[in-house]
Amino acid sequence: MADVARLAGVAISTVSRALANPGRVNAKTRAKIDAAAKQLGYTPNAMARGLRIGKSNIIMIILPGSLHYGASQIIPQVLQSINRSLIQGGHNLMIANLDRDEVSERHILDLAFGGTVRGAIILSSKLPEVDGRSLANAGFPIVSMLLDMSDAGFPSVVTNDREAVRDATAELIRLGHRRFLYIAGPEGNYHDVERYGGVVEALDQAGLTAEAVRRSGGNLDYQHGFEIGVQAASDFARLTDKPTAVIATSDDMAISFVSCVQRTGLSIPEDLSVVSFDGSPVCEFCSPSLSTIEQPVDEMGQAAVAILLGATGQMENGPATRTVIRSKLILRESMAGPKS
Amino acid sequence: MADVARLAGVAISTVSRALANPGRVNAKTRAKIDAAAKQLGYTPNAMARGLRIGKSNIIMIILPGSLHYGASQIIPQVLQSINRSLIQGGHNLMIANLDRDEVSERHILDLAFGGTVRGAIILSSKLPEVDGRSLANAGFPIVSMLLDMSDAGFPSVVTNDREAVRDATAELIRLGHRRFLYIAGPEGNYHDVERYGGVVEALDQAGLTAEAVRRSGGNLDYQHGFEIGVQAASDFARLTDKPTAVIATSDDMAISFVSCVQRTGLSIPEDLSVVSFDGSPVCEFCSPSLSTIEQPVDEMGQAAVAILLGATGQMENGPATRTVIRSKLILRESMAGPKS
DNA sequence: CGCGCTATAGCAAACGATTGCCAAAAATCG
DNA sequence: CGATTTTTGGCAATCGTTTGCTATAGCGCG
Repeated sequence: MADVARLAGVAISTVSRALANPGRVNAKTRAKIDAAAKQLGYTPNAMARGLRIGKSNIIMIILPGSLHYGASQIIPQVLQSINRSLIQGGHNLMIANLDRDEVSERHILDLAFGGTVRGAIILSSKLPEVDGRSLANAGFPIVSMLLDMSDAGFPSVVTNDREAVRDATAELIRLGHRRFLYIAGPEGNYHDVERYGGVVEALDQAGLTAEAVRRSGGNLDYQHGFEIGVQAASDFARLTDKPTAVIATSDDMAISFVSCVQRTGLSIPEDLSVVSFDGSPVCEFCSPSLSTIEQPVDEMGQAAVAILLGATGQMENGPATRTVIRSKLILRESMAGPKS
Repeated sequence: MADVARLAGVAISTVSRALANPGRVNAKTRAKIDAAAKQLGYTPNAMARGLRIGKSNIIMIILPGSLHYGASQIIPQVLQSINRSLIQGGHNLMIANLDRDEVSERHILDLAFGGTVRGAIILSSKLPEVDGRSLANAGFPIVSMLLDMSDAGFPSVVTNDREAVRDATAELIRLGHRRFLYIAGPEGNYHDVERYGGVVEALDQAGLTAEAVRRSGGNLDYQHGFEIGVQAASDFARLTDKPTAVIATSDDMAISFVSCVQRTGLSIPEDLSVVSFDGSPVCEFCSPSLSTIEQPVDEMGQAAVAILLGATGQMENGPATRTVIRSKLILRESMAGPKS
């Protein structure tokens, strides 16, 4: 920076002001300084600035568990959308995995308390807490995405899981279905609770009871969607009084489920209608093409970033906001009326 | 840190030594210091340390173009594997997108020259270069993954694209196929060149000429795999003297291609065999299940990280290494002998 | 010409660690 | 117990910025 100042014939403090706070310096000198910086190939040191200012421009996204094999289809879209929004404001995205071990928790806490990151977007309901250090109550800006954690005090950006599934189920009922199979995510998980709730609500409204729906799954994480679908298919094979429609909580589940039941000779949608959640692009190219509930991932990412950057610091007062962005049911071949 | 020193009853310099260089301090005092740090919930400031040391512990991955909708299936696995490897050594992963605009190039250069990141893993053949600042010749540690850029001086971790496709094609020939359709990635792209080269080599070895293979695609990026497959299907419909086997350069292409041709009444593998590249988990659950060439993403990620961290600084001398990790052909239903 | 304003210079103190130095203290050993 | 080695203490410089302060320079304006 001293070199730039010398070359531009101005003082160091002026260079600093020109770069950090362009408003407070005359346009002409600013031009001189920019030219000098460019000529010297100067880039301000981010760590020195961060140290002085007391904040970084890095946001981390905390992903639950490992994204391993068969990761939930929407994660890449989530990353993409968040990253794009962040970059517009000159911020950067760092990835953090929250596994169920102390090492990863400690790692995340270090990132937060060590000042490396300025805030976090969380996709996990559990927050790291080790040795008395806790992310939750550190005044550290956090926004929850996909999961509604507004009750826990975190601004949340979610989609209308319950409603969307309710509508999809209602559509199945309208088509004439009366017996359902629900393929569940992990027991107690927010999405699972909401989505199953949606199913039951739709049944209610149609004068049916929860008896009309059987459950499969519940023991595995969303990351194992394909396995869950396979299990569900074998559960299905054992059912008497077979359901005529299936509601899966992720596209992966639906895809492997469909694949398995087709092998047993059933055809979709003639014997069985299927609808699932996520809106993965691949659903369009399955046979039959799969109806799915498309999550507005882009908008959610944008909203989460906007809230996080806007809210830096001013949390704590008043209840946390909850931003809901509606999902959209995409109707495809996998849904039709029951045979008889 | 001063507080920790006071509480532990030692000097600040001792605390620093205990935390940064545990070897040079007695086990007993170290325990005292750790206890004090824990009690106070102390986390060393990463930016201050980074500033003083002159390096950060952040590695960035530079992704080509946007990962947008229908992203190449393996990117999440790549991120996951790299992140896992990094974390073991106390490093962190930052995501950088290299779009074809100056803004994103400048952004990446700022990250590198501003000292925010310590090195980069690139998945893109083009490197940012703006205003005379260039990533390529900055002594900045870079490792290329998926693309072989060892000729350009970057250590590269790749799979044996050419060989793997050659073997897959040879297998198709062995099954009796003599006319092929090749669904291409973007013209001139490393993967496309290699993979197509593999096809031609296999033909050669079987005494066939390149006449035996038609090409489709070539105008779109891998991100648009589904579209490419759709196009390829319509190209296929127009072909006379139809190929009996299809080699696609990504799973996405194969999936949408299969979906489209099935709708025209063809059945796979009876009328047409299909094999593709990537090894996406979803291939197992397509109907028919798709043969695919599985990339060893995990091993490649680990290797890339190891090289990057090991090689910090010591580039430049000698030719860049090229690490090849073999892909594996997974045989599934989509490959069979031709009908007649 | 003097007044008020804005823009810049120059100085110095931070930000929170690391590290070299030397001396003092403690531990180890024969 | 004396000699030697290992550990600490205390000090101060340093990393590259930002920012508050005062003083000066320049400019427009009545």
